Amino acid sequence: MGVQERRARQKKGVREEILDAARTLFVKEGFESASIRKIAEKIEYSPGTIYLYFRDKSEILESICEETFSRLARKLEGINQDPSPPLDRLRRGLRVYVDFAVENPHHYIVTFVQGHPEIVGANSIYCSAGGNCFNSLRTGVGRCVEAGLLNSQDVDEAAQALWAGIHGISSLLVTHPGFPFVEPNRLIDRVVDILIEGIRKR
Amino acid sequence: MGVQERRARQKKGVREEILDAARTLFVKEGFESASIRKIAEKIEYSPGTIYLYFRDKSEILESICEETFSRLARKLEGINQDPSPPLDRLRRGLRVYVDFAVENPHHYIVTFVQGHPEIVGANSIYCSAGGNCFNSLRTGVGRCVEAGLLNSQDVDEAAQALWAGIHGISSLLVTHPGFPFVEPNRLIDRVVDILIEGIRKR
Amino acid sequence: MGVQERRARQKKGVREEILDAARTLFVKEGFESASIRKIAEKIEYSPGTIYLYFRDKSEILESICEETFSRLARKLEGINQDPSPPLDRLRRGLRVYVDFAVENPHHYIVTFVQGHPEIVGANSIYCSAGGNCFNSLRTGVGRCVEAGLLNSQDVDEAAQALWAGIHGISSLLVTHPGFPFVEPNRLIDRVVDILIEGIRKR
Amino acid sequence: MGVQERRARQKKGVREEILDAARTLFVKEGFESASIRKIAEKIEYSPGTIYLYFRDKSEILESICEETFSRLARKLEGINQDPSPPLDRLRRGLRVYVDFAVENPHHYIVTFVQGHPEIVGANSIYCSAGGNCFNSLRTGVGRCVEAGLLNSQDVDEAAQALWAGIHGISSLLVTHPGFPFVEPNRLIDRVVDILIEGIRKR
DNA sequence: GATGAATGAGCTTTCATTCAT
DNA sequence: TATGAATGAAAGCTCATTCAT
Repeated sequence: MGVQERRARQKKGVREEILDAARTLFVKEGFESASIRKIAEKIEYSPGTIYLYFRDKSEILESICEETFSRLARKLEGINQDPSPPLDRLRRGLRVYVDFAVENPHHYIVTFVQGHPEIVGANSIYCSAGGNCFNSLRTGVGRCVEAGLLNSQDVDEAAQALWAGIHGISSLLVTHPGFPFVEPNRLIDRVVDILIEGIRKR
Repeated sequence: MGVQERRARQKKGVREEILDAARTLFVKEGFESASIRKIAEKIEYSPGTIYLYFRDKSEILESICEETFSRLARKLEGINQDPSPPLDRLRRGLRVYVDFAVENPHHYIVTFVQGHPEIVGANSIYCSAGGNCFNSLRTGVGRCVEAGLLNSQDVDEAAQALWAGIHGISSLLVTHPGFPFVEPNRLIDRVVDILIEGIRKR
Repeated sequence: MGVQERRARQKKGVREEILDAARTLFVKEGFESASIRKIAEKIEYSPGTIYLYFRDKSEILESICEETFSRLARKLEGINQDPSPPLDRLRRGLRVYVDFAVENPHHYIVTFVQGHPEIVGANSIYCSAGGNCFNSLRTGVGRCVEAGLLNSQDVDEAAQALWAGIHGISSLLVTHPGFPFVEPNRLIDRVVDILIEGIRKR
Repeated sequence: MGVQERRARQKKGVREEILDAARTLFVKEGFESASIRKIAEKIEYSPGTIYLYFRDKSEILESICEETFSRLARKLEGINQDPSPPLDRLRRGLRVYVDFAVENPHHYIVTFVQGHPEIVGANSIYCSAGGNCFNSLRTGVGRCVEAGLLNSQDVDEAAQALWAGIHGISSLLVTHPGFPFVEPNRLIDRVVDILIEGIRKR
C-alpha cells in the first residue's frame, strides 16, 4: 500500500516531488535552514536519493529559480502577443507580474527576494529565463515609447523604474503577510495605476 | 602588539564590533549561515565572548534592526519638521528613504528585505522604531491629502503604495548589485518622479 | 584491519555497543558528565552515528533502565513460579535482587540509585518493567500474608520495608566499593536474615 | 539598598551563602549540571568571587559533605551518651539517622547517595566526620552485643547490616519522592522495627 | 534507482576557570 | 574583597554529503 502509493506518485516524477518539497521548505525555513534531510523526509525518500536527481543542495535552488522564471516569462509573453493598445498591454503586464508573485509566493521569494550569491549569475534577473521576463517588460515599454505615449524616451530607465514598482509591492505582500495592508487587490491596482499615471505623457 | 591592537579597538566597544561584524555576515551569508563562530573569528574574540554582550544570536539581529529603524526614523522626522510645501516634503522623504537604503545596504537588507519570523514583531515594519518610519511616511501623505493635493483621499492606501515603490527600487539596488541598471541616481529620481506624478491631483 | 575489526563487532550490533559504552560511562562519570562524544569515542564511531540509533542522550538512558528492569523482573518472576513455601520464596527473591545488583552494578546504579527526572515516569520503580519488579516482591509478600506468616497484615507496608532493606545493602555495596565491608556474601545473607526474621510471625 | 541588603547578609558570611546555594543546586540539578555561574547568580555575586572562598567546584562539594557528616555525628553522639537501655538507644539512633536524612534530603543525597569519585576518600563514609557517624552506630551495636542482646556476636557485620537498612529507607524516601509510599512515618517505624526485631536475641 | 549507515565539519551554547583591575 | 571581561574546551545535536550494497 505504502509502496503502491509511492509508485502512483512516481508518475509525477520524483524530481518534481523534490522540487515541490524544497520550494515549500526554502520559504518556510529559509534556504539554509531547509535541510536535505527534511526534504527527504517530506517526500518519504532517503536523503541519498535526492543526490540521484541533483548534484547538491544549491542545484535544487537553481532549478526552482529557472522553473519560476520560465513560467512567468510564458505568461508575460502571452500578453505581449495580444492586440490591445500598448499602454493597456503594459498595464496588464504589470498586474500579471504582481499576481504571479502573490499566487506563487514561494517561488517569488526564493527567486527574486532572497539573494543567492551561491548561484553565480543564475539567480539574477538577467540570466536565461530571467532575462526573458525582464525583456518582456522592456519590449512592452518600448512599444509605448515608439507610440509616443510616455513622458520620457529612455526605455531602459522606464522599464527599470516600473520593475522597481511592481517588485516593491510584490515583495512586500509576500514577505510581510502580517502587515495591516489595505485590501491587497485594491492596493495592487493602486500601485499599478500610480505607475502608469506617473509614466504616461499628458 | 595583538594586545595593543585590541585595546585600541576597545575604544569603539566590543558590542559595536560584534554588531558590525554580524551585519556584514548576515548580509553576505544570510542570518542562518552567519554563525556565532564566524562573527567571533572576524572580531578575533572567542565565541563565548559574544554571549557576554548578547543573550543569543537572535538578539544580535534584533539590535541591528532596531538600530536601523531608529536611524532612518530620525532622518525622516527631520524632513517632516521642515516648512516646505507638503508635496515637496513627501518627495524628499521618498528620496531620503532610498538614499538611506543605498548608503546602508547591509542594514537595509537585514532589516527590510530578509524575513525574520524569529523576531516576533520586531522585524515588522510596524514595531517600535519601525512604526515610526512608516508613520513618518503616512504623516507626509496625510498632509498632502489635507491640502487636497492627491488624486485619492485614502491615506493608508496611498502611503502603502508609495512605500511599495521606494522599497522596490531600494531592495533591487541593494540585492542585485550586478544588474546593469542605468545610472542609480537618475533611476532613483525617475522612480520618485513617477510615484509623485502618479499620485498627485491634476 | 580497522575495517575488519569493526565488521566483527557489528555482529554484536552497534546499538548494543552504544548501550554498553553508555552504561559504563554513566556510572563512571554520572549521566551528565558522560557525553555523547565520549561514548562515540569509546566505540570508535563518530558522534553523529549515535543519533542513528537513539533520538537523544536521554533515550539511551531510558533504554538502559528498561533493559535492566526487564532482566530483573524475569529473574524474580522465575522465583514466584516455583513451588517452595512462601517464606522461602520471599527470602530467595530478596537474595536474587541483591545478587542482581552486585552482578550488574552499572545497571543498578544507573537505574535505581541515580535520580533521573529527565525520564518522566520511566526511571521510577513503578513504570512498565519497573512495576513488574516491585509487583513481584509485593506478590511474594502477599502470599506470605495470606498464609498468615507475617507479623503484620499490611502488604504494601511490608513490601516497601523489605525493598528498602535490600535496596540499602545493594546500593551500599555498589556505590561504596572502597568501604571495608565484611565479606559481602555473609553480609548479604545477614541482611536478608534480619529482614525475614524481623517480619515473620513468632 | 541592594548594597545594604548585601552587607546585611555578609554577617552570615559569603562562604555559608555559597554552601547553601550550592547544596540546593547540587541536588536540584546534580553536581555536574549545577554550575558555578548558577551558584554565583543565586547569591548575587560574580562567578570569580566564589574562587576566593573555594579552590574549585569540587571543594564546595567536599565542604558540604564534611559539614553534613559533622551534624549527623553530633546528633548520634548525643544519643550514645544518654542512659537508656542499649537496645532502646540503638533503636533511637536508627530512627534519628533516617529522620536526619528526611529532614535534610539535600545533604543526604549529596553526601551519601551520589558517588563522588572526584573527592578521593572524602566522600566515603569512613573519612573524618563520616567515620564518626559510622562509629556511633558501631558503638551502639557493640554495647548491645556486650549486654548479650543480639542474635550474633559479630559487631561489624551487624552494624553494617543495620546501616544498610536505614540507608535503604532513607535513600528511597529522598530520591523517589514520587513513589506511592505508605505514610512515611509509619514506614520508617516499620523498617526500624523489622531491623531491631530481626537482630535481637529471642 | 534507492537506501542505510556512516562521517567530519559545523552549529549554538554553557562551562570552569583566570586575571587585571 | 570583589568584579568584569575573557577564554579554551566541551557540550548536544544537525548538517551535506558519500558510498557499498
